[in-house]
Amino acid sequence: MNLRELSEKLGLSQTTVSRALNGYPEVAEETRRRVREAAATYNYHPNTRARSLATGRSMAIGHVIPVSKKHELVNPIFTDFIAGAGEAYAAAGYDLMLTLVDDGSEDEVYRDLANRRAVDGVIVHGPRVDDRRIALLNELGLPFVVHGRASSTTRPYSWLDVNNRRAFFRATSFLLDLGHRSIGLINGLETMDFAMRRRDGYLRALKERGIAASPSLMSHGEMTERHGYASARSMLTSMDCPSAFVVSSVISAIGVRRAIQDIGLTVGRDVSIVIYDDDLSYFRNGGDVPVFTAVRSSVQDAGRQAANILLDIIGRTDHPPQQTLLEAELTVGDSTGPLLAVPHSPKEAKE
Amino acid sequence: MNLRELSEKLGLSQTTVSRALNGYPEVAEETRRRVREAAATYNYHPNTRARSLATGRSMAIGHVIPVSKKHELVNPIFTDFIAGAGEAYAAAGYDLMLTLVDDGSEDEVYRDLANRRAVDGVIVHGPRVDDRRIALLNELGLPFVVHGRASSTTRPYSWLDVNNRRAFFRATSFLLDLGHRSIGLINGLETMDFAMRRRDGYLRALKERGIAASPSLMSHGEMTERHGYASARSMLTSMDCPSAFVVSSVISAIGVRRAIQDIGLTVGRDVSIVIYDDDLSYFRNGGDVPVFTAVRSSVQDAGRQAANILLDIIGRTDHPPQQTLLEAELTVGDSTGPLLAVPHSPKEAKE
DNA sequence: TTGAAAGCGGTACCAT
DNA sequence: ATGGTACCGCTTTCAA
Repeated sequence: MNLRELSEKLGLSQTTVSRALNGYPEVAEETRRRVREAAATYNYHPNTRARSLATGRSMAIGHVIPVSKKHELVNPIFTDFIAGAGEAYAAAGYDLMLTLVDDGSEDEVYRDLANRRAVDGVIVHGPRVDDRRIALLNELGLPFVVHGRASSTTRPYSWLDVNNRRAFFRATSFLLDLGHRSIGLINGLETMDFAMRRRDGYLRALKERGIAASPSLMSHGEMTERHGYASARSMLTSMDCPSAFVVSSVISAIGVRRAIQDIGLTVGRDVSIVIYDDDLSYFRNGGDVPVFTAVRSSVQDAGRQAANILLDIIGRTDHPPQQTLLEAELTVGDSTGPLLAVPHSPKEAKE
Repeated sequence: MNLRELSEKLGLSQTTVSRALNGYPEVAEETRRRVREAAATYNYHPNTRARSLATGRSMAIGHVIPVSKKHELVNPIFTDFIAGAGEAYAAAGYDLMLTLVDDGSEDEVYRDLANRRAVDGVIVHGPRVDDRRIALLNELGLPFVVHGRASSTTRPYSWLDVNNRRAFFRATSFLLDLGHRSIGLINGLETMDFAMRRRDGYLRALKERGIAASPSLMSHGEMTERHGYASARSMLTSMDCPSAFVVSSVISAIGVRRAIQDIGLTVGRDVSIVIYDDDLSYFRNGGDVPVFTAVRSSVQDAGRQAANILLDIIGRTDHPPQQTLLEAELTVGDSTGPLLAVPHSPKEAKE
């Protein structure tokens, strides 16, 4: 059933039927009622393609996820973010178009999306410190919102990010408050913007207390269990053996815990851990990971917010860039207690 | 730049330009060369919407992911599956349209997708034992491939599934071979088709050895750390305390390990664990989870396969249902050794 | 080998 | 308040 057929059934013009269905005010209420009824009866649904060809808007938003073949797999955090965003799109009548692309050939994908008029806007995921995509999208004139930030970019653009620097500053300060003086940082890939900010926060906290940062106590890599294990083990067996760790992601933290145990130490007695993760929900454990964690309320929520910002930008004629900074919360998990203990032998006395 | 503009630049008709670009044989080679060149120069890309309106094919595939709000979050396995599928679509010039939907209102989404002609086909994720979606899609005439199976369906349909029954039969048999007689099953949600099959495999292995299954040794629920912990703990403190576990998903297994440790037992000495998971990659640990695992090569690969089956079905005029059963592999992780030990005190003597 | 023109299924301007 | 009609950008007969 298409518009023409429906209008013929009703003895009305396509114009009137279209107006009635799309809520135009000039249609008589009685007519609108009849049209709506008939549309329901005949199960009429406007063809998205035809509509978007006529309006010039594609009614779809693109999400481009970078997947680095060389490294490990897709970051599960995207899933929840997209779930939240998808909800916002559905509510606004937009479709969500997903593209997974190799780290290298991202430009092409954005260009293609823009050229084909396949989407009305995009969400940029996983920005690197030095990310060309933002300049490209500006050049292409394709509305976008970045999930995260790209520090190198000078012109203002829209983004939504968690305050990584502050979260790691607080996490590190927390351990310093407990008397720790040698704190290892297990971080994400150095090229990622968020990892850079996290390290900044860690370094600032150390500096504030006049503690020199040791390069051997900072590790960057994919946030995997393996990386957590290898990094922690190497630090624990090095000379400036840390009494505590600040860890990016619960997954890495599992490796860290394993390393600590392997060495014969006990988490919470000999070594303390503070984990930061954007969200624990993808870990599907309902929040009772037995460690101290800094979590933002929900990545799904962030996705929803980012989507609404983008829809807002698309809707307006002028595109004022919108920046949203989400604060991380420092929360204690259910079985956290013992893990917060001071180390058995602090390297330095408290001041 | 659109087709009309390009054809004007070239002094040719839209028809010829279109034909040249789409590889029709009747175009002179010289003309085709000129057209291709001009298209590249002016960066011409056909508008997807217009093309699909004209052809009747939307050149997009839908993936509908069920997300149960009441329960926990999105299963990360979907991400990898979709990554693989996305690759196949990209190669074939198709877009991937993602819809996340509440467990309840799935019918509506499929109906909508079909009515709007938004996609040429769909992949069905997370089938339940008694799933209405397959009947619905048949009724709608929308081509589809199911990732998994729905046991209640009688008419043949296309699916791609891992041999869950066999994997659990083998995992359980493996423990039985080691002398275990009381084996706990930590499974997924009972409503899910895959969980039912896994239980079947477990039960069959027990039956084959003449061992009676105990309901208290079977637990069904969301595959979370919490569920693994709670189930294992309750079994370990019950009367028929198991000496081994067969666990669905690495995430649950983490909970199981924690429960074992909490009780003061040692994994690999007092209690053995065999984990099954479709893929360990989403756990991002490079395969060295320190447990015995049954893994299929790659969920990404499965996604790619399913996508190609669907594209094949869409391409043909007749739609012969295709069924693909992937065998699970039983693989030993890097640091697996000690975990395979027999229990310190088998409940029953070996026969 | 090339071109004119009629769709595809809507929207939106201009009349009435 | 309703209808006629010219697009939107591409594909695909049918003619030449």
